Amino acid sequence: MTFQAIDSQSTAENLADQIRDAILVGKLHPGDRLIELELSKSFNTSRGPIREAIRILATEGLVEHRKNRGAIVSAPSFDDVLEVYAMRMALGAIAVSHAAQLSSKHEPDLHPLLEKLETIQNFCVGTPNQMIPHDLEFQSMLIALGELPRIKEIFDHTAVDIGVFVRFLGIKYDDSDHISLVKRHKDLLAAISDSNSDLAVEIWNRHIQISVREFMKPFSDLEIKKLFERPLLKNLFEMEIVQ
Amino acid sequence: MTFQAIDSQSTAENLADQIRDAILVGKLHPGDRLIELELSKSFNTSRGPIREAIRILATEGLVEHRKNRGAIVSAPSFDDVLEVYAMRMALGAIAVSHAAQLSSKHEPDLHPLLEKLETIQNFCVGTPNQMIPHDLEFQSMLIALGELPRIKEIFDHTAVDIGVFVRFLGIKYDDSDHISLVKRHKDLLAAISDSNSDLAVEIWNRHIQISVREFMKPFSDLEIKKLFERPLLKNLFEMEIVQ
DNA sequence: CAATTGTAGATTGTTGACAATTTTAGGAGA
DNA sequence: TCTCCTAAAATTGTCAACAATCTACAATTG
Repeated sequence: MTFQAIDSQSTAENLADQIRDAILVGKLHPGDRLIELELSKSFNTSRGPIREAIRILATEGLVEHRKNRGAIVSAPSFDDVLEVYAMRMALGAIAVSHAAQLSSKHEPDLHPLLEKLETIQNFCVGTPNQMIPHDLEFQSMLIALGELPRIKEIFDHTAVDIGVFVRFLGIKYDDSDHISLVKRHKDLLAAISDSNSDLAVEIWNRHIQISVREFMKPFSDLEIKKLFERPLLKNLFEMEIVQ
Repeated sequence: MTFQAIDSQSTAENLADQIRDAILVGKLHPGDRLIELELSKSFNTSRGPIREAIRILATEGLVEHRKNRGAIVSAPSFDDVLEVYAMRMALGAIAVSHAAQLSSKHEPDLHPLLEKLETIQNFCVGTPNQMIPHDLEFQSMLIALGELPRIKEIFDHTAVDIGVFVRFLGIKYDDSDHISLVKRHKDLLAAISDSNSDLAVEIWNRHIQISVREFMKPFSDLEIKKLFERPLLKNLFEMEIVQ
């Protein structure tokens, strides 16, 4: 029997988690200042650990820190969305392909992923927006299969960004999104365990494209047309989506 | 004329720079412990800023930090080299392509890059290993043209890794490497200012492949054959190199 | 003698006080 | 009224003392 070491995180990391959640949940808004003394009081700790937590969030890009001026919650733009998704597409493709070529090694590791998918499938009917954190966690587990720790870490950072974007831009999913998402993920896992890395990458890229489209929902047709003039967006959709 | 604000860095960042240099220069070896009190004495400061500096280095992957146990200089493996280069290829391709599609905007920005190339060309004759930091800085400036700040930041982190690899694996360049490198970089800049993003990406990828080959020099033919069984390496060289 | 438990020293984690810097607000002069 | 200056308030940066934890090694047990 193995036990999970309690307290494996440092206090600063715990604090960072809580502040991050506050941002993700909307208790803290872009532009808000993070004042060390204030935070240290509300978390009942001293300024030291709070400082560290803020640095962590700063490296994640969640807050902006300027010397002697403190940190403010940063406001992501649509360009940030595009950059983050471009990174996720590129890095995810490497990881997914690597996972496929490694697959013989870890058939068993696929089980928790399938379980996660079940959760998404069953738990989120009717409330498809609740699937976002689950989906992000699924993707994180997926990338972990690639056994590339640096890529995994950066990938997880971008997941936080996406959480912010979803809240900030007010994205709404519906149940059809939800069903197709589960299907795509199942296909992807199948491709990986078949060691079919090309197929895996293809599905992955398509998945990113579809995700980006979600973020374009709030815009009008005219605006979308304008968005497609941006090189990054063009590149993201360069490869044809074969349905 | 714009001036660089003196003191624009925080003390922690300055300390991080100095410790990083100590690692890059070989004063600190992989496995060495970074003891806060010791460092605070030798840098004549208190432990607070030193702690922050260590965290910075930890996010860069230069040191490994374990709770309550302090930080040790990490020892990169060849797998790390491959992962880092895979990231640099993928992220660099995005940035370079983006730069090309933006190029009309910043013709003038190319000047400092060309100057840097001159430096490499003239200054490094006979001592090609001195070109490494210049080359890494050139590449950093190149990626900056892409105007994708997150990618730029990650890219710069990987540059530090490469510095460590070079020292740790004892890579040696010769003058022919040096000449061909300058040529490739010039071609790349030309492609960017021609807005030829496909060509730019192609040259970029080839450049990464050649760089990876440098890291394989110390190995025997048999070892190299074995290395090529690794999926990451195979993928890096998947695209044909057309000379 | 091997395995476990206890203990001292070293090191990291936390805290509150003080210093340095930035921001704010108010007032003097044009 | 507007701009510029100054002083106070707010806030971040730094420090040294203290607390908690880990490491290494000695003591104890079976």
